[in-house]
Amino acid sequence: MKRTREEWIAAAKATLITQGVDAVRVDRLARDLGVTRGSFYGYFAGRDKLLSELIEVWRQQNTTPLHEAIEAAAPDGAAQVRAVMELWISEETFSPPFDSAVRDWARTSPEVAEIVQAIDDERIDALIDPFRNLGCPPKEAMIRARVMYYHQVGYYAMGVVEDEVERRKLTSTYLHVLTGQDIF
Amino acid sequence: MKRTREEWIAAAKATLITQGVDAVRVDRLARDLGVTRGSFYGYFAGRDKLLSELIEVWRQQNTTPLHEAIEAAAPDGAAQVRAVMELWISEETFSPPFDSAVRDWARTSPEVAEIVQAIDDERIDALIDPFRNLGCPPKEAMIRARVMYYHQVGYYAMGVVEDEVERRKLTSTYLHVLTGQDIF
DNA sequence: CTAAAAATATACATTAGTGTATATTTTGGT
DNA sequence: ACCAAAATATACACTAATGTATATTTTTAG
Repeated sequence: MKRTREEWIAAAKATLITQGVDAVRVDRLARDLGVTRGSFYGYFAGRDKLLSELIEVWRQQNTTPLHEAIEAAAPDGAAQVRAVMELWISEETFSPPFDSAVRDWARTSPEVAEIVQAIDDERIDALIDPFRNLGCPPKEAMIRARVMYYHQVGYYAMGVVEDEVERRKLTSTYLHVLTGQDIF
Repeated sequence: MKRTREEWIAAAKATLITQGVDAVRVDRLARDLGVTRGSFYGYFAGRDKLLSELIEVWRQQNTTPLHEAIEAAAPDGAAQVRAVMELWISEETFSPPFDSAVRDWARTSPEVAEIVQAIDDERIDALIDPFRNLGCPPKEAMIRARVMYYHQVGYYAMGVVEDEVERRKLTSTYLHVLTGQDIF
């Protein structure tokens, strides 16, 4: 009784984030955990099962925080937008690197792509509310939600190297551009 | 004298786009081209050489169009922004799927990452000019350039399925949001 | 139409990974 | 301290790749 399922999944998650799905291999994980492959098959039926658990973990960890942040600050649109930016910049409850690793994976796996797309749709939908609360007409609110979300996805897809301090310096200008308002 | 270097590279490019770098394998490409692997080594020293040529092809094909579009429409900021959107939506000279496939690849290859980052920096830099021409103060112009670029990257990273007609319907609202002006 | 050269095929040795079946350790409860 | 069960290790068979060396087939130039 040395390793746990959770340790295997954690190792898989770490590898997924730093090296992509194709590097998530049973033998390498075993080496990382200091055991032999044999042990793995006591926990999982095979590599595929591990991967489907991993996607499930992502779904659970990266789905709720955004919705919670938006709901908590309602109905103050400005506060909602600020809360979302804070969530993305701080990287505490929500993990953007995990998000973009899963997104990469989706490019070559239809099943994963379907899951990710559903989550993306939900998130964009949730992002419309803050802009409505700021007084944007429906179409504009939708576009602003998209611009804000795609922008964030792009930022991580690009692997920009910028520290939190640097990012915070720019927030007020970002908020101005993203909301089209001068209230910050 | 049946295949050419170009055919191997084209096959590699196609596979890269649809299935990612890890699917770009000598034996599969050979199968796709209807020859055996043996032939490959007459053209390339090995898989690695093929991959470095592929990244070079990307650099050449996907770098110039953006700069040209921006320069051609100068110094009319509005026309420049419109030209860039047109370039991205039409997908004629510039290939966003190729771009995002290379970006995925960059996530797991430091050499590729370095190249992509340099190109990204150049592109964002070039995008500042249109916003300056529209009268934005320097900091705002920079942020708008980033928002516009990250937004586009995110759009493709997400693999959004939307036809050209659909996208065009939204352009005027996009332009309004991205530029912060009502001139369209 | 033939001979050199260019392209392609074949055969071989090697590596990294998969999964299964069977030992051999560890470990926790009595 | 001992024994069952849980965890881990080992050994095996298999697959998909890589690259090299050597045939064999096609082209093409004279």
